[in-house]
Amino acid sequence: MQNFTKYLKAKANIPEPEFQLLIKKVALKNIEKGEILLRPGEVCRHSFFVEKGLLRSYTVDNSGKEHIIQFGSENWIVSDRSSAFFNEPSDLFIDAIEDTHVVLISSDFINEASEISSSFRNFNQIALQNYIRHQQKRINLLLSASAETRYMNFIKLYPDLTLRVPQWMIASYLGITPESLSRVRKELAHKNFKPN
Amino acid sequence: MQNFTKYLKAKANIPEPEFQLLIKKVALKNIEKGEILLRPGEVCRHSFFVEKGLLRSYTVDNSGKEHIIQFGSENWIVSDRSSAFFNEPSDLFIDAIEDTHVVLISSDFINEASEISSSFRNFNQIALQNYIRHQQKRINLLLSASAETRYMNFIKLYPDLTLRVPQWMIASYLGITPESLSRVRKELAHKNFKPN
DNA sequence: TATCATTCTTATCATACATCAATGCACAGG
DNA sequence: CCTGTGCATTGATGTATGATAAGAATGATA
Repeated sequence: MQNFTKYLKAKANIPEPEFQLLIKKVALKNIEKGEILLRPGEVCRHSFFVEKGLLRSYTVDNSGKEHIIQFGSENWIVSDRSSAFFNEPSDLFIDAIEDTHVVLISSDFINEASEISSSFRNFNQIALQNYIRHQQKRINLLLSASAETRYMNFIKLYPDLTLRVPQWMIASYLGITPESLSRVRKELAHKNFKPN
Repeated sequence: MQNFTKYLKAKANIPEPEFQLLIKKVALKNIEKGEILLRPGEVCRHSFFVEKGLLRSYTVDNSGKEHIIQFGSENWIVSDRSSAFFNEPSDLFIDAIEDTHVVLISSDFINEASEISSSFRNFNQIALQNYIRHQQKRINLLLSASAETRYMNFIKLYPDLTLRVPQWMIASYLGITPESLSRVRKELAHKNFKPN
């Protein structure tokens, strides 16, 4: 709960009494590694703020392959925003890569906080815009960049995740196979040892 | 201007007097085919509502290749949302595929409308969430689907654009070369003539 | 320590897509 | 009417990445 309150206080300037009321609306939950929090077909009723641990969201295509949409470690929110906002069935899985401690944020919480505090509204707005910017960059990379470039970009962006997440999941996030990622890494290692 | 006012009235329920004040804040502009509305490095000062015509936004990578981010025909808004919102330099081009008639929407307009009308705030919120959902789908397709699947998806989603936009631009939107798209189309034609 | 599962690597071959080059159109402007 | 320009198609060839299968390496559990 600590991280969440700190996070919320830093981002949205909500008067203390209202804050205390609001904070009662969220719940805590401990998730075991591998536990599934959301399945395709379900409506995403909560966003998950990660206090400690690591979550991921992903799709599974017809041939059974997983495609990772998002990782979320400490102080990140993992959710199917569209499903939660529009109250429509998700097509994502969300599960835990590590044992994880999350704060459950309901749509109610967001709505009430928005009513109470224009500062929260503002924060929420910024969060959405940030997310859009992030997605934009990812689309552009997928359109324009090679596997190698995308991997280097990933490392730069998420150095911590690069260590905590198994390689095959990084491959899935990048849109390539684990074998390909292995090759890319080999290449990069060579390049670094003999820079021309 | 007609489409825009109709659009705005349909989406956001703004009282008539305020509406008349607001509407004075937007400007009209005629764009010739090929004219550039935004360049990388510039801050995106306006969102462009397309009254009539067709715009596109795209990036150009190091090797000079274009990658189309978005098309916008009648009643669509084309913009670099991140650049406009955060007041930071864009890395997109926006230009006109056809002679186009646009409404210029400034950030001021959006801010004022948000202050005046909670209905407008709500509409804006929905628009953002729609955009996120759309981007999500695109990312998922780029991660998981073949060129053929992505093309079929494009046709289904934008049947009108499929006719108005040159093929090489569709290819660029899909993340493949024009040659590849041509081959995909040939394949599809065969399949349709001889369904097994 | 021995055992077992999971992950990562390596090797081979297969395939989707890119690249390069040539040709055929259509259409616009002289 | 010719000619240039842009776009779509086609073929030949190349390359990055996928598929499959088999080891290594790592790490958990007994």
